[in-house]
Amino acid sequence: MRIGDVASAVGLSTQTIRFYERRGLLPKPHRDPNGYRTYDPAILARLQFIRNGQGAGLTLLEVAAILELRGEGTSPCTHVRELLSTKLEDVRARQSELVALEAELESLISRSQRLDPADCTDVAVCHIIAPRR
Amino acid sequence: MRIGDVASAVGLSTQTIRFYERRGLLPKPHRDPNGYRTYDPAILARLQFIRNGQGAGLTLLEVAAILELRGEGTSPCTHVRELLSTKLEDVRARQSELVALEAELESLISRSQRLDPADCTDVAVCHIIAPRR
DNA sequence: CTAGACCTTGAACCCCGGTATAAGGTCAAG
DNA sequence: CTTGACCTTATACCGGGGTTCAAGGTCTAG
Repeated sequence: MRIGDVASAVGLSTQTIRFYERRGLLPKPHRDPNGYRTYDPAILARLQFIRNGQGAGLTLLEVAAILELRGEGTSPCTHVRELLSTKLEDVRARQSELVALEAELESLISRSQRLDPADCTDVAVCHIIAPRR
Repeated sequence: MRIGDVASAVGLSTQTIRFYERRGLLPKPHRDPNGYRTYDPAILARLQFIRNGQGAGLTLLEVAAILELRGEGTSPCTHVRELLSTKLEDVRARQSELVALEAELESLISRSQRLDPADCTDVAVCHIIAPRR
């Protein structure tokens, strides 16, 4: 597959794929004699993994590190386990934050349905978004 | 109040307040003859509103839009309710992503613990931490 | 042979939410 | 009159995640 095939298969631009390569998320691909990148279809799963991790708040650098471990299955460095454990803690902490934000939003929405818009004052701007109790 | 008074009253830097002004979140303030910004204490409620909006996960652009509606004399309530509902959906989607990522990380950590840790005592051998290949 | 669709590179640019730096003006106290 | 705290502006920078631009090389169909 050439870069354009990969790009359209995963819904990214060719520039983004080259960008990922520069950032170390993708291995350096084979080059045809003309210099074109040529990919094995396995690259698609890798790109999917990148999207998953990224969508959940990992940086590209972190995704790159995880991909190394996942793909190679080699060198289970203590260092790497620490990285993954730290990330896991981060993910759990972020989950808690989002749960709190969810509750806050639910409360604001619920309040917005009980209040009269006429209560909004210029100073407060909008009664829906108000200081936490 | 001068900008420094406002800044310390709300716990922001003076640069941030000027930044908000440039972004259209704050009205252009009165200027003293010497050019200094002078604020009515009502600015504090507006800054509080901005903080609350950010706390609810709104971007500065979204907060600015609400403030602008208010400034035009429109009650922004309906708009705000829609905005908050959309945010709530975003937050829930992100939570699901994080749960999936948590499982992925747990799996990677578990696998890394089954592999032989003695193989990776040398820092240089740990290809994850090593410079880009 | 030429058009056009693909590919290559490097560099510059964009958004977000600020923060930092530089170079200067103003003002009250000592 | 100087010091120091405040204020002004413009401009650059940060990280994170790309996108766009410019200038070219390559391949395939007609």
